[in-house]
Amino acid sequence: MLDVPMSTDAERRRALSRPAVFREPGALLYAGNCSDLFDASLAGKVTLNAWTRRSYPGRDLGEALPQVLSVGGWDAVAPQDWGLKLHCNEGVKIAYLKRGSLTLTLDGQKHELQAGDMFVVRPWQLHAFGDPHVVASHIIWVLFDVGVRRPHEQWYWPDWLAWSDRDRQRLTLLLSRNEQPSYRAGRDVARSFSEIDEIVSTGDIEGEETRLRLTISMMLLSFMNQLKTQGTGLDAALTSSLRTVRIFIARLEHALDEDWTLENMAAECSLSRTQFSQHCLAITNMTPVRYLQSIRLEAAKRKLASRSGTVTEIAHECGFSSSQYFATCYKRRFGIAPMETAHQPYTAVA
Amino acid sequence: MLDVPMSTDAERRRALSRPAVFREPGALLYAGNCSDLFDASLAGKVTLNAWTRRSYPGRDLGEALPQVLSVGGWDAVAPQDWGLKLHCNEGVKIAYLKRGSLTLTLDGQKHELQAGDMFVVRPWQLHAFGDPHVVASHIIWVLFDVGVRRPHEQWYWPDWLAWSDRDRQRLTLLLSRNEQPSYRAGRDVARSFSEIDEIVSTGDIEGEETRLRLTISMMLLSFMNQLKTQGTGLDAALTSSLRTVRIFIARLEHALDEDWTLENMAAECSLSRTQFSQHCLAITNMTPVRYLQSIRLEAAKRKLASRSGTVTEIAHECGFSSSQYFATCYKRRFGIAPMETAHQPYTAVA
DNA sequence: GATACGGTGGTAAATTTTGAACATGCTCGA
DNA sequence: TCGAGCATGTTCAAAATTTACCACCGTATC
Repeated sequence: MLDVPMSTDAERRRALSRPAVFREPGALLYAGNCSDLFDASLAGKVTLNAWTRRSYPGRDLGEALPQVLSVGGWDAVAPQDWGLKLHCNEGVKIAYLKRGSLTLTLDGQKHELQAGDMFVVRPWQLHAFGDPHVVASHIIWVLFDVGVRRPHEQWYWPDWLAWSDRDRQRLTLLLSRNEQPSYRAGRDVARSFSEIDEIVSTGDIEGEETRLRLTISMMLLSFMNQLKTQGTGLDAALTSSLRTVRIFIARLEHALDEDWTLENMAAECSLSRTQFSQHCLAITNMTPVRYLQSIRLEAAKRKLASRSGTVTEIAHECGFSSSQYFATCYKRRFGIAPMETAHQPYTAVA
Repeated sequence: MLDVPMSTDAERRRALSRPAVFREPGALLYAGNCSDLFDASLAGKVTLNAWTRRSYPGRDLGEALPQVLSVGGWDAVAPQDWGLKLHCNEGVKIAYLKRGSLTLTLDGQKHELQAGDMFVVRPWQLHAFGDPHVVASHIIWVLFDVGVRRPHEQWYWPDWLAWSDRDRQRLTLLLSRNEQPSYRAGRDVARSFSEIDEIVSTGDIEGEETRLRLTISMMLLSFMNQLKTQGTGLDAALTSSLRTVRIFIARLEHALDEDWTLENMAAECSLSRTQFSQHCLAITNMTPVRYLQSIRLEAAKRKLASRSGTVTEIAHECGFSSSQYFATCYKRRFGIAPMETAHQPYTAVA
């Protein structure tokens, strides 16, 4: 059990002013290893929206939000060809999976997170994202430098949280000994994270610093209250309509040749277009028609590689009414024409 | 136009440490005159939920929330027999009318506020509530001591807002020269005020200080953004269903003898029970059946005083199926039995 | 293949309903 | 007048729909 002594301002300043350590890529506790994510964002495979300092990828925070190392998130609208291998951060990471799904490895244990889950990674705790690659997902995080340069040191929260001392200590206690790998985010936490994401992706650092401060502060408070009152994670039970959509989506790949429209699919689940779209987004991080096309193209690629048949035939089987349009989409997705795939062995998602 | 110079900490401390002035009841700028409200709350006519310091009525804030003179609100579930006469506060009041309606007199001008309106009263600005008495209403406010001991002095906001200097100055500018008497509150402002009310009415000062700080801070930020972007008040246009309920309620007093139930009335407006209840609350600050009974009793009182007829007859005309039950309710509402009123001239609401 | 255009898809916000938990109030009998 | 008891009313959050607007896809045409 970690205790949280009171400390002087001087001690606090000293802790925070020390340089970050363990920064050599070879070291066991190598701090930060986001290069795969960064490269992918440069290549346009994933959208990275983050405000950061030190070596973390994103727009520089400058003087704003002291002690925040990184705030923002990634939005991957398609399966990716990278993952974040085992690594650790010098700060405490508080994160929320807004959409899609994600495999989190923590303390050597794999956990399948779903949209609406949130989790904490403590300073110097080894973790990885992806199995091994990341699938379509939208995740938002805040990474705080709490002055911990070696594991098990004391935590210091930023001044601008404007919290009472008592609440600061409670927060440290709850976070430093959180046992569960993940929690279901409540309404307030979810809203705060979404607002953080919105601020970071649309606002400018100077004009929105106050709002971002308050939103982060509020998120932490809701987060803490949830840990305190809930302790144990809520049932990951799904609402019935979400379950319906989940089942529908699982079956969809066996009925690719039907003449689906958004209207169609929603009606099949007896839901409104909006509701159906939302659930589909939550599950796949793709909008319905986009997801449909994505699995149609995957199926087409598989068929092209595994058996003979004209491109037009296969296009029709997979629900494309025009072989020309099929070729256009195919090329945009995989970079090569359908004809070329027909003569090569099948390889998993590029 | 007021300008907002930068100031030193020393100046700021000096401004805030001066004692409040103009406190003699005779003075033109007599600061604070809430005794009518306080008396009414002691008499149980109105629910007063407020955390305060100095002489303002409510639970003592102690060390918490420096520079807040009063935070909270009143909830009057029936028409009142008091109002707040012309007076002024030494702080800046930011307020929101959650339910019901309210007559605000500001700079000698009367304004009819409706549920969802918000307004600002600057330090030393003369204002009054009620015309002359307050009707059923639920109002929430925050009263800040911004260090203004005489009109036109500089404003200082509390440290715990944790705002950037730039935003503090913008806030002062916008509030100190707000011209409109009232604004329509946006979603965020409304939510923040409701949360403030909830914290003050259910939480304890020690345990909820952090949340209250953040919520007030957030409310101010949303408020400021609305003043900045909106400037001019949004149309007080009502949603069609709210208008429907308004009309229904206006007609209700001419059909008191019908056999109304919640179900009935909602169906008459073709709305769900919930929706109907919400709108009724917003308009009257009373729930449907409670409001119905309130106007039934008013009508009965009027009839009893103005003409002859048995109590039972009048009770039936006003929708009471049992004269015994009528008598019970009548006595609870007015303190006297129906028979007694029958022999006295009619007087307006007690 | 390129291009224009009409319809379909995407999204956010406001509105509304549902449903369950809880409180209260009306009726009836003593 | 006074209590039970059971129906009705109240409240809240979560789910779902509606509405309106914008963007972009996919078809037809060249």
